[in-house]
Amino acid sequence: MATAPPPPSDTAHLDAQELRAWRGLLRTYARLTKALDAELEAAHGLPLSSYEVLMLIADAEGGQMRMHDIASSILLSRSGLTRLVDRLERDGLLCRKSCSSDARGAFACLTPKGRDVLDAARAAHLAGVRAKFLDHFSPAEQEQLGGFWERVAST
Amino acid sequence: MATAPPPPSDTAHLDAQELRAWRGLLRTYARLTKALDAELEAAHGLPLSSYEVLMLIADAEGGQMRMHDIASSILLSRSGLTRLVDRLERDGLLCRKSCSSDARGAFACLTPKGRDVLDAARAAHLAGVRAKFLDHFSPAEQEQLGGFWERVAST
DNA sequence: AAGCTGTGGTTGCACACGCAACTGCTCGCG
DNA sequence: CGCGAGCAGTTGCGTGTGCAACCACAGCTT
Repeated sequence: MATAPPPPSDTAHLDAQELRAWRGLLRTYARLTKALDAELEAAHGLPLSSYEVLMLIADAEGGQMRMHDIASSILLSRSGLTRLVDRLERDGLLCRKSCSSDARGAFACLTPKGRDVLDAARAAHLAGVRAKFLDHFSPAEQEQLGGFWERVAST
Repeated sequence: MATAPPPPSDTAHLDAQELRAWRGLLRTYARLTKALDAELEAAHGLPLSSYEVLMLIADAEGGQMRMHDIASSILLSRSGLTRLVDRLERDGLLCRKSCSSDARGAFACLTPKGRDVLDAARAAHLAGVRAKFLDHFSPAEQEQLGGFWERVAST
């Protein structure tokens, strides 16, 4: 049984400007990720989620990263990441390494092939991100957007 | 890390401000939709995608809408929408109606129960959207965000 | 040292989604 | 009139993901 929470009751609708700000986010995200994912997949056979993982690891210290840290960085469940890393390992793009200081842990680190694939994909993908998103904003606006996200994230 | 004047044509990396603007979007979207979906699901047993469909139909002329139009509005594949509507119909929240002017088409329209559930969910959900997102912005900033999305969508 | 609680990672299962193939219908064109 | 092209919607199949249960280990507490 749904118990109605005590709402500020006469706010049953978003006004036009709220709607634009909110639904715009939803649509923009959906459109951009679909387009970029398709682009990446077509050009390098690499889904966006795999790309994110490879790039995260490549930019990490020592070219390796703990599973848990990867998962929380890209907001993926641990099981989801396990499977994703399974696929990347099967494709020879990265490999698991056990952690000497904590036997529970596992590192994921890039193989040479993984680094090659990533390097090939990175330029094209970043160009896509710029063309489809960043180029629509001035440097000042980009800075402002960054501040917006930080504000939202802070709660 | 001082941002030297790197030519925006450095294709291999995003600079710090580009990164903040871009990854902020990804993370914000992921965090927000997960939180709002969980909230909605817990309070009214309604996933976010179902809510979107119900609301779209409720706000449409005559309380009904063609399948194709729904799908394109929420950027879902047609097959995905078929299954989603299957679930909603099974749960008694909406029903299919054949289209008299085009025998290929089908309308989805709310049942009384669907409208009740939606009305109950709407206030709580909108409050969540405001609390988690909109309230972080002044009216002027909301307006600006709306303009941003429009700019990105225009390509 | 033994036990207990919490954490890192993997597995079983269910589910939502996309793609491609299919059905049934509409519409235009010869 | 009939035929072919194309669209609306559904179905079969494969896949990516989350949740919950599980195992192995770390770090306390006693």
